[in-house]
Amino acid sequence: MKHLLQTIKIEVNNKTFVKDPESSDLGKRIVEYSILMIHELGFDSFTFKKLGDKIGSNESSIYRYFENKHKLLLYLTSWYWGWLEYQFVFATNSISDPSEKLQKAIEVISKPVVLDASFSHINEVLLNDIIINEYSKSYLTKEVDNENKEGYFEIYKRMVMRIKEMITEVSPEYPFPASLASTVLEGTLHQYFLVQHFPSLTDCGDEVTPTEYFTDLVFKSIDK
Amino acid sequence: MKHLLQTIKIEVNNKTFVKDPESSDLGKRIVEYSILMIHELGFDSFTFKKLGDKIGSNESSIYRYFENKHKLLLYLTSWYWGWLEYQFVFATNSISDPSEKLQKAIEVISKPVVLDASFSHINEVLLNDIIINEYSKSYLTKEVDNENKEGYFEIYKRMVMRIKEMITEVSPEYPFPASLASTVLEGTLHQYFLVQHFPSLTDCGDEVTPTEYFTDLVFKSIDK
DNA sequence: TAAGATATGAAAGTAATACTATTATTTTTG
DNA sequence: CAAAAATAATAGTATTACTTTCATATCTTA
Repeated sequence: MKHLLQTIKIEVNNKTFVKDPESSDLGKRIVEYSILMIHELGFDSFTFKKLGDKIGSNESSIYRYFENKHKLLLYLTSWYWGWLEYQFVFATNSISDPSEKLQKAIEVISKPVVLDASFSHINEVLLNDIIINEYSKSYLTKEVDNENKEGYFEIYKRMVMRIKEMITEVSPEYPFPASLASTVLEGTLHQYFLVQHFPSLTDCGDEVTPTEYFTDLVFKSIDK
Repeated sequence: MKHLLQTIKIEVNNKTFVKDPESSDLGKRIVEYSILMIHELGFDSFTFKKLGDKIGSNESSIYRYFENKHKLLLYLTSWYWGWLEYQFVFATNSISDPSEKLQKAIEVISKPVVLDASFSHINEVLLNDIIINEYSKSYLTKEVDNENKEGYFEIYKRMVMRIKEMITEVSPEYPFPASLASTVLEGTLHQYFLVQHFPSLTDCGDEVTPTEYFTDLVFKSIDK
């Protein structure tokens, strides 16, 4: 996707980092290689020590950017949702017909991610794969309520609310717009996960796309 | 729920344990208190050391039953799905009308769990809460494909297949029965999670139940 | 009922993790 | 060029996730 503006910065809650990784070369390398390494090793086996070795930097230097790997995950996931939200708003903003708008929204959310050259240190395709495989771990914790209060999940929540509003726009009487919106966002990740690891549990794959499935699901649910 | 048979044993893949915890008193205490402790501390902070201290037993003795805490989680989740499958089959088996049968199935899956006196060492209500908050962690791992091959997720997959078949029974032309079935099973857990931690992202709560939402979702999707 | 087998407990040890602290060195900037 | 800031090197701590060894208790059955 090409951006109209030369420089866009995805705004991430600054409590996720100690020092903004976008502010230095080392910071960007930390982000860049953490994506590669989490993708390769999985979040559980990923450590700051290993990352330090990989980028030829010291463990303690990484701690100057992120308190711990959980916060780094919150940073990466927030960045991802912020990036997706940008595409979402950009793609739907100018559409006036509510149904068409909602259709477009579902498309943006559920279509496969492609590389965005605007952010050279971030591989969005790998990051998307991390979201599919690790996102739940960012909120399935005992600290979720506190972290929610501190705003770590704002962008994700805003995305759900945007979809919810679009649903209500199309069908004001539909009684479950929030649940349906959250089902689409979370369900998309889950369907992609199933394609990768449990293909018998999904119809999505070579012939059917998540976009088709969720478009059908949403419009059948809200059309009377 | 009352069982017709005096003694039912939920069959769990025996690779999840080194020694069947149902076979001894210590084994049952391990299962009983692991549920209490995982519920209390969360899976991430739960350790065999802490469990050993709690039940006045030695860490090394717990290792004689479960290789590690991941395997214990696989045991508990398999047990849960086996237990739910039992209720599922029991409740739907005698219904001949496909729509009514599917309706009942959605109900069993999505209604709140109540204590089952048949298994005195297992608190199903707390276990259900563990499933809501921790189940994803059992498969969001780098080992998922191997563990899938070894059958650790059989019961869960069978549940999805059963729902899928019921959907197809009602509506043979519906093109996404597997995706819809997996959405209901996974989505139910997610909606309950949202009720607990992100109430603004769901319509479920005091007035609306997950059962109502998913019943509406499924039947609108498959009715032409 | 004694002898052997099995289950459990106690204690110690290991490698890795997730940090923190201190000090040294390099880089940036005014 | 000096001071400040950033980064690196090193060492240290508490905890985790085990493994090993050996002791003791209990159960089994000949």
